[in-house]
Amino acid sequence: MGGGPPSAPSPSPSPSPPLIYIPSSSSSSTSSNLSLSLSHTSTTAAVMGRSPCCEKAHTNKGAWTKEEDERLVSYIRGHGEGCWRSLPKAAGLLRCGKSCRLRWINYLRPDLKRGNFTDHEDDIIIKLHALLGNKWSLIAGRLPGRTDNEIKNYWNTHIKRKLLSRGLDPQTHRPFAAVAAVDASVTAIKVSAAAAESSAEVDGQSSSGMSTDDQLETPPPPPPERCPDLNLDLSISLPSSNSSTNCDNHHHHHHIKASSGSGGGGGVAMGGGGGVCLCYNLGFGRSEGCICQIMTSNASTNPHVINRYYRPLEDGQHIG
DNA sequence: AATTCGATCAACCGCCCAGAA
DNA sequence: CTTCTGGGCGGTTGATCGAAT
Repeated sequence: MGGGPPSAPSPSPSPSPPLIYIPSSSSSSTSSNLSLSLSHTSTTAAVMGRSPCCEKAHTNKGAWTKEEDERLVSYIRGHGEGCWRSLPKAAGLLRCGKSCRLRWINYLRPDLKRGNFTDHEDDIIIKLHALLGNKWSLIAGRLPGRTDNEIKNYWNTHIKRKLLSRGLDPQTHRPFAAVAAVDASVTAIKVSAAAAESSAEVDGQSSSGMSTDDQLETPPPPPPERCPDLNLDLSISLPSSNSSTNCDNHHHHHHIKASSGSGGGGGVAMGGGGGVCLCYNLGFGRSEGCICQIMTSNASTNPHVINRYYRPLEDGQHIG
């Protein structure tokens, strides 16, 4: 990138909140002579050096113009979300469908909350991240009006530093001292294991069964911070559940599928089929009754329900 | 006043998954 | 079962802005 002219047709260069304009609901944009700006075409992608995902030629890139926003909002108001690939053409937009989706979800959706994150939201994000890792869409599902992109940016710009200033590793949510101690012990173990292995080779013996790592009594890393006071119902509210969409909602059933390697760990329970029930980590006690296993048996008939608190194991992942 | 630098965030990309054919 | 297609996600980039020098 870099070479592109600063041609972002920002509707207002004011430093005020990024949401500079929201087309009024009455603007059904009937003007038929909208000339969409092509001035910023291929500024970013050309330099990013990657091939575009969809219809490459004659599509706008870069910042959205007010006219484009109005067209998109107007079209979605009339036809609903979804079918993004065909939407640009139908709406008269020279944009990739993905771009339209992103623009709508992250910026134009009427139910978006704008403004600074509250301390409570901070708290939720941190705790959910400890549990789920970089599953921004999942985290966003717990914060009405916030988008995954927004949370992701907020994490990278604010919360990371916040945790660092507290001496916590943003990925593991553990104190750096503890992380360093674990790393040091792991290193020491590997060194001694290698030494043991080489001596075993000299003796013509091979260790049986357990790996050397298993044989050595590795101090297990401390369990990730659990939040006994936090009862996070991870049912994922459909982002636009209040605004009905035509072919969109069915996708969210797979959001809880695999957490990144960071967070999770202690306090999980096995469900059927080699997955992990998240109920415990989410603060559900026994009295509340984990029904994941029951649901597992019904997964084929109701996949939306089963995936509320249940995620399958990743390859090579074990229940610790 | 001009320049530099860090922070912020909108937008893009490739990859992945689910469902359909 | 395989292939194709559409949609969504997480990671990354770069333009922009404000503060500092």
